[in-house]
Amino acid sequence: MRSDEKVVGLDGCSDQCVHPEKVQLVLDATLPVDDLARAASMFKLLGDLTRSRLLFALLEAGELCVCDLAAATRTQEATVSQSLRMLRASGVVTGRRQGRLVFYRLADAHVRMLLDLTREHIAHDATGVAGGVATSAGVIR
Amino acid sequence: MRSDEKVVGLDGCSDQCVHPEKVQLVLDATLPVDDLARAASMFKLLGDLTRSRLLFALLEAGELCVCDLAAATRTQEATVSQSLRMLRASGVVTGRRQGRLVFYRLADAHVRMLLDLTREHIAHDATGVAGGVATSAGVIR
DNA sequence: TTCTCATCTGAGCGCATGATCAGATAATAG
DNA sequence: CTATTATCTGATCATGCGCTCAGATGAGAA
Repeated sequence: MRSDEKVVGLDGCSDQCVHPEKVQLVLDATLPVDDLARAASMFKLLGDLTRSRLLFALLEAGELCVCDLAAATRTQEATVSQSLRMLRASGVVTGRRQGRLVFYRLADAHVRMLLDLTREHIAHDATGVAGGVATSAGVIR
Repeated sequence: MRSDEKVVGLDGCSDQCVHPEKVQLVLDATLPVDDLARAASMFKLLGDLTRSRLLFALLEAGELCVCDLAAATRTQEATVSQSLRMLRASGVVTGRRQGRLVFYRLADAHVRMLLDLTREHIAHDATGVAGGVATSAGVIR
């Protein structure tokens, strides 16, 4: 058999692909772009150090007001408020006003699971996943 | 009167916060900033739509070469290669050269869990998905 | 009421980063 | 050998986005 048989022009695929059946499998099983975008934007929320520290703080303490969050994460209150604005807009956290204070808590079950999973992973596995991984992986050339 | 901003005395007890004991709890239980930064950068990798589509495609197909990934995600090959570079640099995927083709696959167990959890979450909307992962952390007190 | 405190919001600056292009590298075919 | 295919990489450009500042809003205290 020929080493590379390049079947071109699968019905949705204008590009050249080597394994059309696998490509078609992925194209069939792929989630709606809308859902993927939502998941990606949720990951993007967690991708900022300030926000993730706030979320981990909330995961730990359950509920905290803004000034406590600022103290617990060593961040300026304006920055905390700004970050909480985004998190609140995405429904990741909710705020509850009590007098002058506003208490925030995690509101998204999925995010809480992601945070929990990540914390477990960090706690149990000291060898970082994305740090100095020059072990034997990923090197091609 | 008092100084204008809250000076955070981190090592001891910051006295500008409303609930010092909770703040101290968080400060004690907080993961090393290095680990947090690594986790955040991993989430940031997943936070881009192009990269997350690539990763979900790999999650589905197991192993794909660059041109198949480009076809499966309808992305230019240069863009795919560029994204794979970052993913490979962080150890999220690994590449295996076979002739002229380079096959990529997921290489990080944590990321695979995150993707799987997210896919499950998206698939059947927001109910108890994974078992054993969710601990009792984050309980509102 | 007015003052103070906690928090929010809009605007601007500056850095980070993703997509694209063009050239380079690697491996096989002829 | 050269040519072609598959992929990688550096540079450039443009957008995005987080931090900070200054003022605004809301709630209680005097």
